Amino acid sequence: MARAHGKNATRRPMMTVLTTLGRRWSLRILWELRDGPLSFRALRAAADDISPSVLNARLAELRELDVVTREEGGYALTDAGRELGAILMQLARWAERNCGRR
Amino acid sequence: MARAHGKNATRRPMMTVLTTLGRRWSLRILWELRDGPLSFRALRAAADDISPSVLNARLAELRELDVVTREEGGYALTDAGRELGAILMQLARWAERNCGRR
DNA sequence: GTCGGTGCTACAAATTCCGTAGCAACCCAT
DNA sequence: ATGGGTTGCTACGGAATTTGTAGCACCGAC
Repeated sequence: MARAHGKNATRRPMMTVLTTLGRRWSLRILWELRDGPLSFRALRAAADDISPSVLNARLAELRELDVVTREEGGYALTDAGRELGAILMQLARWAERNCGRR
Repeated sequence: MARAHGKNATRRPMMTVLTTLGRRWSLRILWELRDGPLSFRALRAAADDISPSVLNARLAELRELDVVTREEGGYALTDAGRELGAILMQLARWAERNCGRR
């Protein structure tokens, strides 16, 4: 990906996060891990059978960001990852509120 | 995009949201609108000079989701969009906390 | 008129993603 | 120790998306 996000990357942390979480499947993967660890294959199944190559790439990025770890029992959220999960939970509530009646 | 998100998308607000917000640049675009309306070109400039075709596509999706409107002065967040912005704000704080020291 | 701004489209090239197949390693039972 | 069942993960060709650049049509000011 080479150039990250140009000049705006100077105010770095948010840009980094938006870049990696902004990639396809990243949010979904975090979301599917909300209830505990999942094996590679289970995660794949949960996330609409994403292709393994992409899943592996995303997991690498999320581990790089330190929100996911690989432990016994599969892939799981780190402490930071669980905080992120809480934010996603709010997103879910927002979704219910705004897209529910449609 | 054709198949959206298979079985999980059927009756799931969160899946809809994760699908459209999960696309490249969606989050970033919302983020850049946090301080008020921006014109198409200003938005483009703010978001690392994203290509106009993609920006236009994302704006269409975000308007479809009803988080962005086009009004006098450019593109702006709707009420729902501002709620989403608040969630992004928490993400930003999370980013500062976790990626700041790195 | 022309100059500068706007929103936006066209389109080829580059990148990314998908889908399938399949491998190596591990267990557990036979 | 052989077979069958997992597991995580890679390879790779084709499909889809994104990028970059160019440029159009429109508007108001001069």
